[in-house]
Amino acid sequence: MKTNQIYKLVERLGELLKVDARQTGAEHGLLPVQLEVLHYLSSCNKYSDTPMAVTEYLGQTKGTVSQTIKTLEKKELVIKIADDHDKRISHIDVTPSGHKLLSQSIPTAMFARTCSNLSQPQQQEINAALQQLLVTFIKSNKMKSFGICQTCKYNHKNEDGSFYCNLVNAPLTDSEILLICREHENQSCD
Amino acid sequence: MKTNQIYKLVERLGELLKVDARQTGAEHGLLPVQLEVLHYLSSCNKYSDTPMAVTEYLGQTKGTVSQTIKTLEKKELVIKIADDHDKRISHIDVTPSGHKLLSQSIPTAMFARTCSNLSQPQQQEINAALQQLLVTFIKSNKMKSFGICQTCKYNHKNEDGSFYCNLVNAPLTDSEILLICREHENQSCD
DNA sequence: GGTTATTGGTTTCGAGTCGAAACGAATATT
DNA sequence: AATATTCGTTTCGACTCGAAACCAATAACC
Repeated sequence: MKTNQIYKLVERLGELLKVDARQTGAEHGLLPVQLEVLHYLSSCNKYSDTPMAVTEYLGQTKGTVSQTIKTLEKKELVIKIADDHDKRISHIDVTPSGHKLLSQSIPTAMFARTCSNLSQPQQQEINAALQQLLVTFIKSNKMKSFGICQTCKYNHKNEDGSFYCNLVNAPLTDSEILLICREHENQSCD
Repeated sequence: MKTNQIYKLVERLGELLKVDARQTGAEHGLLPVQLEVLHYLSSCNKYSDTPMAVTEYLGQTKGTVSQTIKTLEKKELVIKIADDHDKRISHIDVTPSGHKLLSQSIPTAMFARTCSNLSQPQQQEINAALQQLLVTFIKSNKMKSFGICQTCKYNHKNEDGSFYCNLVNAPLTDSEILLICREHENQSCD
């Protein structure tokens, strides 16, 4: 059993990534968590851009998330928009300056350097291994997967090549199926 | 290039591990960072159990680390011992109750569950991939590796099977070569 | 040998995270 | 129409974190 070895590796990798994120975020006056939230918001769909969704994603309390978003709003990296149908809900859009900041920050400099020193097959292997670990982690602990629609069991491919979500009963565009959804469930869920 | 994909995977894995660590630590009244420091201290050698070493390991400032250690000390999970030769330096030993807490906490419940759902070859693959990513990350960014003596270029195996460190000029026991050292440098460093 | 760095560590300060809990408003349920 | 639930904010206290000032011990230098 390699449990302990793998644990240590993931732990250490997480620590180094945090150091990296701290450094990267500091250049724009952001803390690691704020950068993560911004990153999430930039890559999720319209059902998943609410404070509650962020709360589930980060595993924090809604009070904490509320404050994080407030500071992102103050920096004008993000803007809150009230929902049309449910007045309790607000959607959080990333502003152009938010997108600009992200494009300069992610992937981080250290991480980009790392990948540039890995061959294509090596990247392939690492990608597959991480994917497997992540999916197993989520399944084993019955957590929400927060994957993209493309890999979701509710997503259906029509004969004409277009996509349709059987959960919200609405069509999905080619770009939408690459966004993160809070209702995502893996296809191969047995 | 899988840079972005791999980045997202590591980022997400790190987040989930933090959620896990928060939950695990909370059972003993510890925060994630405090648990990490305790874990590090329990697996490093006598040259690496000082506040400064922890500072380098976590990439935080010495002031922050000083406080974290102070709270661990207050909980009697750790004890500070003055160095014999240099009165500025203090060594931090994990107490029996600290070791007990760790054995109950690491690897975390979620992580153990995850690994139990992975076959032996799968674990092997994941272990190798993570190892490669970590080593490349450290090399690419010229960071301290914090590896164990067994894999260090200063470690030398004598003919009788015993070990010797060429940096501090002292023999190493079989159990010592499995501890983390702040002066560690990978053998294959070209 | 005595002055001047340098190093290990602590303390203080201010900004911000974080969970817990109380709260308000909108929507669901009954 | 009354009650419960949900989304979100606010407030509080404990804690992280970096920056900077500070102290004591050691090292470097002349």
